[in-house]
Amino acid sequence: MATTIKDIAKKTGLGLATISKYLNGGNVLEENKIAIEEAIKILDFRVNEFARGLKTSKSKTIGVVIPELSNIFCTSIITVIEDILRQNGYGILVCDCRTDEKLEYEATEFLVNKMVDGIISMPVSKNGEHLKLPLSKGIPVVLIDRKVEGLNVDAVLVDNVAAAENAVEYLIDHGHREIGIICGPRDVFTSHQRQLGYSQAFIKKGLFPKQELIEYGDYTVESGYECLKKLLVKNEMLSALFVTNYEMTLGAIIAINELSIKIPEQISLIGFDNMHLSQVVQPKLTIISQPIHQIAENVAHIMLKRLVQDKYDEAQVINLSTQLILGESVLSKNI
Amino acid sequence: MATTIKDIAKKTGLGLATISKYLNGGNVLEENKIAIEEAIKILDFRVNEFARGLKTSKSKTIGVVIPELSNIFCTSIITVIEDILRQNGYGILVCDCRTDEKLEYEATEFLVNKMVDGIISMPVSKNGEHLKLPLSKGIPVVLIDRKVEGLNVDAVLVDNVAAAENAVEYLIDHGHREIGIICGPRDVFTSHQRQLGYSQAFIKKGLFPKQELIEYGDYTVESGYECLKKLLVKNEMLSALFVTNYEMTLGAIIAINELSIKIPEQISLIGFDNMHLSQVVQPKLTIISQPIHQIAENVAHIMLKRLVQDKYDEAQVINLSTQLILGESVLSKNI
DNA sequence: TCTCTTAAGCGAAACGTTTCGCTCTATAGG
DNA sequence: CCTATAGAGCGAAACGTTTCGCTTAAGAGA
Repeated sequence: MATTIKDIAKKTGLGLATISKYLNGGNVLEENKIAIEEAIKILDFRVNEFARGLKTSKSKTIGVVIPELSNIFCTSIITVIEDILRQNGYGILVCDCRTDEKLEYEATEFLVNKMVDGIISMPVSKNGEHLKLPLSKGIPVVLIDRKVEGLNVDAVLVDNVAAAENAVEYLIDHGHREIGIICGPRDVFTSHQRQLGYSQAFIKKGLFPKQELIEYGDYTVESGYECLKKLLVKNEMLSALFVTNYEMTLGAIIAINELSIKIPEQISLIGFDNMHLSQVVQPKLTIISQPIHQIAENVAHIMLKRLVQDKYDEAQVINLSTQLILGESVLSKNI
Repeated sequence: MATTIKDIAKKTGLGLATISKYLNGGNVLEENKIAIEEAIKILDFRVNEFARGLKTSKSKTIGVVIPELSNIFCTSIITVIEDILRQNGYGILVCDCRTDEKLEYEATEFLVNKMVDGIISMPVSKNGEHLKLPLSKGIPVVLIDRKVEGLNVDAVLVDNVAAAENAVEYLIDHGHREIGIICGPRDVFTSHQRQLGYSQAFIKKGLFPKQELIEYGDYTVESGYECLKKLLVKNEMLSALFVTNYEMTLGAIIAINELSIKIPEQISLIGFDNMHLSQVVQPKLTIISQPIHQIAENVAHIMLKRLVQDKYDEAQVINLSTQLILGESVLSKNI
């Protein structure tokens, strides 16, 4: 059987309460402190987190629910979050829900049953149904990237409207008019925002966004591929394209290469996320880059704050802005 | 306070032991079963995992230690592992150690302290020092991708020697002689294996691998970039290149594009991992593809097996083979 | 009818912490 | 010298399960 606090008490001749006090940072005489530390080292004592959790109802574990672990945007953020939380003694329990609302619900329930102290969610469901359980139990929730209407919850967002608007405005300024967009799913918050920015850019310039220039994918490589082909069938004059996430950008490029269409001579392209890809493809891509590090830091710190807070004040919503990084994938078009 | 087993007992008029028996799949009269289920639903009862863990010493959680969460090979595997384990009631506690031995050790200790039931590790350290703690506590360990000498532990590996040998042989068969290789770190198992395969291919063909054709990176994009440049300085006649992981392949391509070198006219290239990239770049890449799904499935199933096994028989080592996927990045060279 | 077997249910003890409320000692203030 | 105060230490109870060993009831076999 493993060493317990009782063994340490016996070894040092001190009481249980004193050992416990030491473990939790209380005041203990210097000589006793030394004795305890020695006993702990010799007996290789480790706190039994089950017993501690049973008393304190804290697991020092945060649940993370994301749409896809194989999505580079998700994992980039998780890396940083994990780093910060671990430095603060927290572990992260990761669940990917394959962009499925039912699985998302199940994953969240799974995490609540696993007694996580908090939940970080990049929500798939529109109404955030899955968050009601943790919220009803007083488990703090922090949202990444997508806001859920009607739920008073902390969130760290990116100004997707402005991001898309900038990209499309840039294309319009370069003389493009027939600008296609490959959006994410219709009912996803970020996707909707990016489409809104697209439309606003047109309107701002006194133009009208045409319905046949808009295609909806599901944030996968395959859908980017399919959407590009559909766009080309419907729009012979397509001169530029804006793709609204990394994976679909990949898909679109695969299709473009396959059709032997030249970027930017035949089609101008603005992609999304991930700086590496933008440099690998020839020519270098012009992309919208999201502040991944900042997003993650904000999420982690808000969570840490909530974990030590007893009363819940107003939810905190942080809005970060994106950057348009210029490559060589957009050509000026003579009008 | 949350509902406990006692509340269920009170509500149904049954004893504690009976409720517990029901919860753990024991035999209970049909009518009592129904009563219990109803009470559970009405009172929204959830097992307190702390209390259960305290009694059973099982957390139903598996720790995963990987070098980098932002490494696509790692996350692709984790996605599948997580899926399988969750279906079996297990959660995964993920730690990335930034390819740092010290952090790897700390992460493992952290996981042991968090009472994980098993540890899945893609080891960074050569001697597997970090695994001694879990092993000494009887916590099962399954290794991914890298074997640790002198440790009797389950492992799921890929035949990296054959993988590299195939790739290089293919290049030699296409008339190449000045074939550069960008390896991983010298002291990493897989890296060493891949270099071995490289050398063996030369020897098999009656040729000799020249030292100046070998460069060592550290599996990052940046190192791939640097290594390529170094190789070119040292080898004016370089006609082909084999890069031994995904990130370094990316780096090498960035450098090649930057130098306006044409693939495959000026240099032939065989990359590693990730099928998407291979189709995105122009021309399509010829790559070594690892059986990611199979690796993950094997790891998960071995772990599940160990979790229910009381006595430890001989460690199981599974060797999977890779595939050479042909693209258009290798040109036949007239000799 | 009696005995044996099996199924089902039961209470109490135990798991290893934290924490409440208490005691003891030493020191300072008057 | 006495008392008040603070610092340090202490034991016991409690957290919510699982499990051991027991009892009871029901049914089968003779």
